Amino acid sequence: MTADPFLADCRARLAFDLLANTWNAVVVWALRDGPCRPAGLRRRIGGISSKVLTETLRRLQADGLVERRAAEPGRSGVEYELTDLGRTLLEPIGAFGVWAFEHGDEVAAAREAAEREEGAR
Amino acid sequence: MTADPFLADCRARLAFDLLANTWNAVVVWALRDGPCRPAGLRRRIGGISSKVLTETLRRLQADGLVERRAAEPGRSGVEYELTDLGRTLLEPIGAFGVWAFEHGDEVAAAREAAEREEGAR
DNA sequence: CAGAATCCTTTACGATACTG
DNA sequence: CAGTATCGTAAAGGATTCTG
Repeated sequence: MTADPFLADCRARLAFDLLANTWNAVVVWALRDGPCRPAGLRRRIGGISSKVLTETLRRLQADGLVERRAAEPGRSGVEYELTDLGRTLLEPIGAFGVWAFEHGDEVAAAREAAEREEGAR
Repeated sequence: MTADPFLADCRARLAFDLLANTWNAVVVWALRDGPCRPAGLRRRIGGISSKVLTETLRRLQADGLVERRAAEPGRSGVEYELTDLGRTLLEPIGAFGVWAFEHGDEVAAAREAAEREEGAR
């Protein structure tokens, strides 16, 4: 048995790394309906601080997934929007959403059972 | 604009949190072909220490995605295998794999461009 | 070979306060 | 309102060593 060719491909690891933090996927998903301002994003997402939102958006910008620009003419502030590349991520992320609805409860149940067992030890 | 109903669903966040670390998705993927022993997993994955692999497997076990048992009769050691629940994750994870092949280069290019710009600053 | 025990470094995340 | 600056904590990851 040798190294997995798929996992050896650095692009695959890159994709996994994109999701390997708490907020990237969440923020991309929160932008799926179109441009949004930071305050709006924070309301949508819930539980994310201004600082962490900014950091996440910078990361996504650097990866070419999100664009920052001045808000629509006549409105103050800025807007963030998914790039074309960023929008291609919506499909796989959505697949996880579907998975969550179908199997999230099972994971939660397993986790609680494991914790009970842990507590009984 | 109010909180996103999808993101407010704790199951959705749970799904994202499952992937919110470096190794969970990688290890699940490495187990897609069937039972495997830790040493085999380490070879397949590459770059993961024994300690981190064990931690990851424990996490996945607690979430009901992976099962641990003695290796096949006649062989020493232990084996890990995806549970039925764990196997349901292969589809969405695979979707990311496809995405990586199609768009990984674009992300890498964007990242490099951003770093060059960063360096020029 | 499986994996637990240590030790260490880094960073992600969170809370808060502050600036233009 | 957007974003930065600080500070603090917790956790993840890595390297190494040791044991059954």
